[in-house]
Amino acid sequence: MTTERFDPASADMRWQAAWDAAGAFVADSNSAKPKSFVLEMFPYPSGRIHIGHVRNYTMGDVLARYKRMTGHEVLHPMGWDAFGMPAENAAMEKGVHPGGWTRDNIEAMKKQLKRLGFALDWSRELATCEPEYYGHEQALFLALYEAGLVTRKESEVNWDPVDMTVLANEQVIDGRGWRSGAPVERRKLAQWFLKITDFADELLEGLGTLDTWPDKVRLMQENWIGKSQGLEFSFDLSNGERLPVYTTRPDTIFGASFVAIAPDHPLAQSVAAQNCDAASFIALCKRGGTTTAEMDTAEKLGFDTGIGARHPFTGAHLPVFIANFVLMDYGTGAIMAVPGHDQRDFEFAIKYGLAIPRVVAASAAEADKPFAGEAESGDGVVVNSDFLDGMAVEDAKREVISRLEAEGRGTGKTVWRLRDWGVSRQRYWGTPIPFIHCDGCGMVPVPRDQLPVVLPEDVDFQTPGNPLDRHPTWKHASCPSCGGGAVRETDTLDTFVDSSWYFLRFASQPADRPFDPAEVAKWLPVEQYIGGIEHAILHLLYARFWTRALARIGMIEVKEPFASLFTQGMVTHETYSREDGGRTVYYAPDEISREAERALLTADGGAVEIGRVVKMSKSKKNTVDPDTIVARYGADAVRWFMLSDSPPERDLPWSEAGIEGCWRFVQRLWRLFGQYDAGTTGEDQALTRRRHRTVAAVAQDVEALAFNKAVARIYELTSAVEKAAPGAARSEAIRTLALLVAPMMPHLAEEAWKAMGQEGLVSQAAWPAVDTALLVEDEVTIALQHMGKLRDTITAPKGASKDDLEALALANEKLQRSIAGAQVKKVIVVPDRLVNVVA
RNA sequence: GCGGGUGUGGCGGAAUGGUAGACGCCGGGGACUUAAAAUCCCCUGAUCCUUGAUCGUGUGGGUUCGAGUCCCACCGCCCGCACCA
Repeated sequence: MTTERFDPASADMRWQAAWDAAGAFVADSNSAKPKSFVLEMFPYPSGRIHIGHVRNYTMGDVLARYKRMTGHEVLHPMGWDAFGMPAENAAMEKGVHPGGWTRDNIEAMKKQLKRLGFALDWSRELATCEPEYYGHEQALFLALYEAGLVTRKESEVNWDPVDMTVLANEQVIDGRGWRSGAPVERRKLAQWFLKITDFADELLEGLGTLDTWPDKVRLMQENWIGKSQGLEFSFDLSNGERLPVYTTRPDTIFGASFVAIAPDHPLAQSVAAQNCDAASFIALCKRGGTTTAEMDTAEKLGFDTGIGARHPFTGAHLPVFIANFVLMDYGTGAIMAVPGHDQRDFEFAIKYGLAIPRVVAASAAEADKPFAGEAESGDGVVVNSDFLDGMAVEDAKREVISRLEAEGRGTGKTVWRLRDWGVSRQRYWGTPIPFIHCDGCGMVPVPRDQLPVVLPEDVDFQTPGNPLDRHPTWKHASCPSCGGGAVRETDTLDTFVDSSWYFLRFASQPADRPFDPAEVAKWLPVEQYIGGIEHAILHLLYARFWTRALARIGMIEVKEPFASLFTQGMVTHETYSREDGGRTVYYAPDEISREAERALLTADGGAVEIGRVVKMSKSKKNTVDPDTIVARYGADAVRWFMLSDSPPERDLPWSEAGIEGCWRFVQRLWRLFGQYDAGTTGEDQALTRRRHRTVAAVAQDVEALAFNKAVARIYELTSAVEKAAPGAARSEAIRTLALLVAPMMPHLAEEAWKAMGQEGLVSQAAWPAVDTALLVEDEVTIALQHMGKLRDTITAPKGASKDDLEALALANEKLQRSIAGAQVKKVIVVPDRLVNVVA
């Protein structure tokens, strides 16, 4: 057998070709095996795979390969989330067409993925930017429209008044447009919405069935949906009108010291019509972007309308303010403000010198306790509140609601934080929304037989704004209803729509419809979905909604697309920088020679500062290029590194030393594989036990996606095998190691498998069987403690009785010395674990 | 600001309320070699009065025979906040 080094440069390509030739990873819909759909979030084709992708896809790949080895028919596909802004930016900056740029990127990235040896079914590849995909999306959109799940309404966008264009939140930097630098304004536009709010209850309920999703994701979605029970009631206003408000804290109604309305509330608008100060205040509120983070951190500002609101119980006169922190989208767009028990109201009251009454306290005795510089939103007992005094918060809520309901002045009401999903984008590179505006007939859907509405190729990116809107011919169409002249909708769909059903298209790709329901029924739900935590809310909620919407209109049966979810951490790297004239200049890892304590710039030999370990980004230059690394170490060492050390849900710090270590382990395993000898005999019971234990542990770890632990087990077995005497048990352990690492280091495993003279591809071999009888230990280590402190350890037969363990412990010399004549009060014995003497 | 995470040796991390630091990296010492690379072996939390003991899991409290793990308060960092994907 060869003693040469494992050479990934030749082996990787050879085995990738062998898998292709065997069609090893093509999913067979007609298979009788149990199915397993393993999916990683598909990438945006930015041009290069980054190391975060490598980590994501390596995890999915290990699981997919493992599932295949354990007898599953695996669907493990790959596609491209190919619409989006970067393609338009490239078009503006480099004068290339978004389509050409995107397709080139896809080709380059596909090559990179192949180079890593992922067990993907490339026959099902899709790209969302092709009419073969987005045409079906248009059909689905129309189906939702027919079901009444699509609406149009006004909503605010970030408007750049200089470039005369809509900006994405990301394009608003410190309240200014990223190109023009002009202060951004909020502007209302008629837009398309999907009625996700119709599914709020269902989406919330459904979380309960997703018990293998991370709790944190379910909690985030629950809070995002934000179901709250509250009270809607109306204030009588001094101008004779009534103002409905919504509150989730009716128990604090006696603490209301003012009323606040959103700047775009109808009442605010009517005040502004007669008062130019009010109008200019509202205009001031329109400044800045649309994000809630921005709204929440902005200074609280208000305008006193001069109108008074009559408190429903006390009759007190409360001033009505227009306030920038009140949202028109939530509740009624008007609130009763209780500064003592809401932080936003508190800040506002301080600024405008309004009363801050206390109506909730820890106890009745603290009814007049002053506030410590902030609102108290916690639980307690109601005080200073007439008939509510002494009640618990929850009881007081019910009491206020029932009183106002009895008087016919208000109603208990459930309100959701979740808003309808605005899917309109005023951009070119997206799925055209299949509608036509006709002056006579209104908004008319494009007939199915005219789909897809294809994006025009001849577009101009030299002017800001939507190229579809100023295209000379594309938007002119005849009305499908009356045949008269009409214009196409020039908004395109949010790219989150594209990613809300791609997993259905992976199940089957008929040309004449979005998917084959029978194939969807066969493959869905996805057994394991893997992606970044940054998608915890939006993408995952939208995909859940879209799936449920299609189920409601009878197109599919499945309601939850992802049976199990895993959110992996980022890949990070330390940064290298120098201060240069007050500016920080960053250097890339390959410009640096790294020593134990310091880092030097290769170009001039001078020292650079080693900065914090942060997410890899172009701006900090702390990226590593997968191609370079794979070329140097081979795919397997890189894959192994991606799985080692860090728990997959946490960040993984990239390091040269780490990848070097993985490279050494690849070679170490290769040497060990070379020692396989099918002909030897001789037993080694301890090694055999260890082998079975490792197989069981690795299987358990891989199924739990605890790859770092699986890796540690493999290291342990490797060391044990190296130390073991030659014999049949050792050879069998070596053969087993090849199977254990096959999902992780498939090229090395194939090469070894062949060298050992085994049949077929290791990728298609069966996972080694475990003899559970060999998993049980007959001896265990018992910790001996005195007052919880370790004094000695002893070995005892597994399952020894409590009395036996206690006797063994009390006879132990070290423990006796520690107790040293003190009175033994109690002895705690945990069988197979420890004995703790309390003395 | 709001919501959700996270914090353990020089580093990444392991540990059903029960022996803290498995496994890997770095570092130190040794073997092999003309030499280097590669490889192999040993050591490697801190402190001290070093056959042993004390301290030690972001900080401060608490519950428990026993806390990295449970509870309360705080601090740092990370993710999301609806037009980045």
